[in-house]
Amino acid sequence: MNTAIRNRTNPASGKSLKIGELAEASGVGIETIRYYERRKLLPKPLRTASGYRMYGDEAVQQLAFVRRAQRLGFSLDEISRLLELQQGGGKAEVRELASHKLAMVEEKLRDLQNMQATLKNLVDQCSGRGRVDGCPIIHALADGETCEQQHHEKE
Amino acid sequence: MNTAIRNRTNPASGKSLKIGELAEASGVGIETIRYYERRKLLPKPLRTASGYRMYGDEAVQQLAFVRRAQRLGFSLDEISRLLELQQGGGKAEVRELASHKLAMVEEKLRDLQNMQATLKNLVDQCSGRGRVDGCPIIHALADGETCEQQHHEKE
DNA sequence: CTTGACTCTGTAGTTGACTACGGAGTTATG
DNA sequence: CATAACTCCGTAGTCAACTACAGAGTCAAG
Repeated sequence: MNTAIRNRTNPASGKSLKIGELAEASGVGIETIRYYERRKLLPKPLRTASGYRMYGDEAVQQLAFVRRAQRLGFSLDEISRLLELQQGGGKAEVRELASHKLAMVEEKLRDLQNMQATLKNLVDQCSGRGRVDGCPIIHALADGETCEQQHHEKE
Repeated sequence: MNTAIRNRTNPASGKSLKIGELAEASGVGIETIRYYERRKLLPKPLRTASGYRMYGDEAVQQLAFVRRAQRLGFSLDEISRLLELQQGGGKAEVRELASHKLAMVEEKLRDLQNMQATLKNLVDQCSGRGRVDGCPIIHALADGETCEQQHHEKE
């Protein structure tokens, strides 16, 4: 009920949300929000007289930023970095981070394409009827013929 | 050495390996081998009089099985199951496991393709020169325009 | 005024697949 | 025979990103 809101960081914000409302609005859990605060993914919010966190619109925005970055494959540490860069970095660093991530994603992609091809092959070869004897899937795993894949080192 | 090798499970095995040798030969760590034993991914090996594990060729084979299955994306639990099925299951169960895994892999693949497309896009759009202001990557994360992706639920 | 729902803090547990450690016994080498 | 290298066991720690819990205070509705 609007207890003592002197909004230092966001003087002209429309509504202010309690943690549960922010959680609801953003589709993340309450515990997750507090966790993000500890991890510096969200700024420390203002508090009511009784200590309840009060969030403004910028928190909703930042939380959305975090979730979007996450969907692109960034780790929470990388997201902290992106948030730092957002307020005073260079395009170079941002681009570097993103293109490194792109490279990682593409590597995983190749791995998965490999797996997919092999699995598809094996599944196609297996009738799915009868005892396991002569099962091409088990056979491939046991003797490693139909099962060879390229692998690469990481990082 | 060669202390008391009555090889009950593998009477006609060629050489017998100590854990470090098996590790060396298979390219996995010693601790990992003991861990796999606990997880039932390897059978309990025979022991020398002094309690050292002694492995035969079948252990090398089974360890290779595990690693191959892992490379196809199977979890250790699923691999236990595959090993069970290997000695007395039906092709149906094996095929089911594999095709379910295939489906999972394909789902992840779609996710990654999505990420890749978006990231590639953003990286391409960013000059990488100058201050962060107007950086299309940061902008996309903050405002979520160039950043929309399909997502699907899991399992 | 009393529920019940919400929030606070701090700490601990979860998952999966390892990896490390301590302290003791064993074996190979110079 | 001393020493280094190996092995044993059991337990605990690691990583990431949460998720849960206990015990206490706060707030809105009836």
